[in-house]
Amino acid sequence: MAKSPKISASHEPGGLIVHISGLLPSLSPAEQRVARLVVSDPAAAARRTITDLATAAETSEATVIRFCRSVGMDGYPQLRIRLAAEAARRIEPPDARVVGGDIPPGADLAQIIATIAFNDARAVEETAEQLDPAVCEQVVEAISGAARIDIYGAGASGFVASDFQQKLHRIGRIAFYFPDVHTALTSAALLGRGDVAFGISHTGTTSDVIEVLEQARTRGAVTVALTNFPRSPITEVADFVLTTAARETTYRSGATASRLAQLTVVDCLFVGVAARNRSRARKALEVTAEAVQSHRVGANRRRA
Amino acid sequence: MAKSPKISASHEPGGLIVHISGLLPSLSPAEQRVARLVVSDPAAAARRTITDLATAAETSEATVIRFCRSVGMDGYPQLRIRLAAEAARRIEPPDARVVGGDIPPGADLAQIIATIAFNDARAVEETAEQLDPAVCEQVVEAISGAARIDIYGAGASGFVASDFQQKLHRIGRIAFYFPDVHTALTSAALLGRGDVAFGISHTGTTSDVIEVLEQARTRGAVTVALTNFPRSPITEVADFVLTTAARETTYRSGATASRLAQLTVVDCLFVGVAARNRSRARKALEVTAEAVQSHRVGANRRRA
DNA sequence: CGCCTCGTGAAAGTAAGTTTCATCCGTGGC
DNA sequence: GCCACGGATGAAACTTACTTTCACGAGGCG
Repeated sequence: MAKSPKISASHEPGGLIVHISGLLPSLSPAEQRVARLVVSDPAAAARRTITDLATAAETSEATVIRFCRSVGMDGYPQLRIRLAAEAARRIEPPDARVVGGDIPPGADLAQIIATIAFNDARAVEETAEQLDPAVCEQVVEAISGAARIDIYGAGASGFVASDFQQKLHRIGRIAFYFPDVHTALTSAALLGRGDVAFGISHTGTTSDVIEVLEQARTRGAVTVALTNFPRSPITEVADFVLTTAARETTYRSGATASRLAQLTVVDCLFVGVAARNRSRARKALEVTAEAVQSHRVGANRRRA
Repeated sequence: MAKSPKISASHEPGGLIVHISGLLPSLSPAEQRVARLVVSDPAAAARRTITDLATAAETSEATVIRFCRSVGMDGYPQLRIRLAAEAARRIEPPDARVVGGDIPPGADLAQIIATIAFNDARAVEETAEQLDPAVCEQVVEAISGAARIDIYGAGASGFVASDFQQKLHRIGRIAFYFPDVHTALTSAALLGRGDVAFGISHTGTTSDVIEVLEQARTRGAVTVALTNFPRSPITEVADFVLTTAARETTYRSGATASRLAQLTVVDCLFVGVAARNRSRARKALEVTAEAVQSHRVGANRRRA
């Protein structure tokens, strides 16, 4: 058991634990006891103090330090940290977030949460991936230059429309949202060249929204559609089509995923528009933020 | 403002960093400096000694310790270890989408989209990770058993409130949302034991919502708060606290990320409630879906 | 204006980590 | 058989890191 100049690996890429168990035989008996403890439960070891670990290995602190040096660490604290990191990393895989699909009938809430979040996040990511920046750019330009922006959406998409309207309004763009079809139609009839009509419909089949867009288009306004289905009817009345990528899961959470995707798109457009005129947008935002300040209670503070 | 056996989160399984940035505003200035250092580079912080970190944050060791306690750790060593673990876990995506932070002034639309989507998706994921299923379960139970559910939210959170109301309504639960404070107060005054009051406020400081929840609570209703900040004032008037985990990016997209996070939580609750009574919920959903059918135009080829 | 509370860092105190050193034990030479 | 010798080990001294205590000062409230 001749021990060579102990400092073997100055760098142990494959993983600290592997590294340690690799040079386990080259360690002195007392150090081996320490090593075995460490290898068998890195996370637990990371939580222990040096005295603790020494006691558990039936040895002294000095030996633990020697062990640290033997495996290439500066000292115990460093080992601890590396162990913690290592442990965290290796818990990851067994986690197995298969969640992709549907929610099983017997699911408990934790599963439900995981599934929904996974789907929601995916919808957002995938939407971003398939969004065409060129089209966005044109839409941003149209909105930036518009004298007026009408935003349409029914039901769930109505929330998004309303959100968009509010966002644009806050940076000083003249935007409207109409919860009611008749009002919307009336408004669309008043649009003209240079205005923008923005219709949101997840399915792309909401007749109300389509009608209104159509009306707007005949009046010369630039029409934009935001839908999940690139070949749905609404795309036929739109100059620009933006799509979300919420895969149809079940009737249940699908709705929310698509909503999130829509909001993300809307946010991108919003930021794009705001970025076109930073100072003005910032100013407007500050002013509006101040406006609600008096409705906030101060002390966001409380300690145990 | 009596505070009672609140059930919120001393529970940060999902992400320590997220947890810390959540209670950032509830920290004292000096502690905030420490928090920011930690959040901005957990791995680096884990390597530092307490004195080091204190110096870097331009404060004393004592403050660092106080910070540790504030975020629920026993002391500095524990924080270090947790941080190391956390950092290790989040290096995971070697994908290197640096995007995490802010949007640079010169960014083109593609960058903007990537950044926003990334932040949005993260907000959703992290929210789900730190959500306490036990608390959700209790909230779901309260909602399921409630004679009536009042949902409050102002401004941006109002959309979420409204969305939630609509969702619950669609599965046959009696839920209300009030865009107007006075109406909300009136309604809250009519609540009683067995009812649920659900308040949404990103900052947790919206006085309107707080007031209404308080009113509801004195009437004996179960109060639930949904906020990004676990120690904000709204949590003091809530029996159950649910938190989102949108880290405050800039004023711009932060708003949407938090919206998405809220929607995700709401969706989880909704599915939880629906799951309690599958058949009835499904039936209700089908009926309501049919109801809007006539407003859809045919030919939409769903995806393959 | 005085009282109180709260945030703060200096300093004292304690615990953790590190080094030193004496001891032990086995080995091999004389 | 005795005596170096060297490596392994733990006790204790030592250093550094961490934690607690306390007093000061700023800001809020009566």
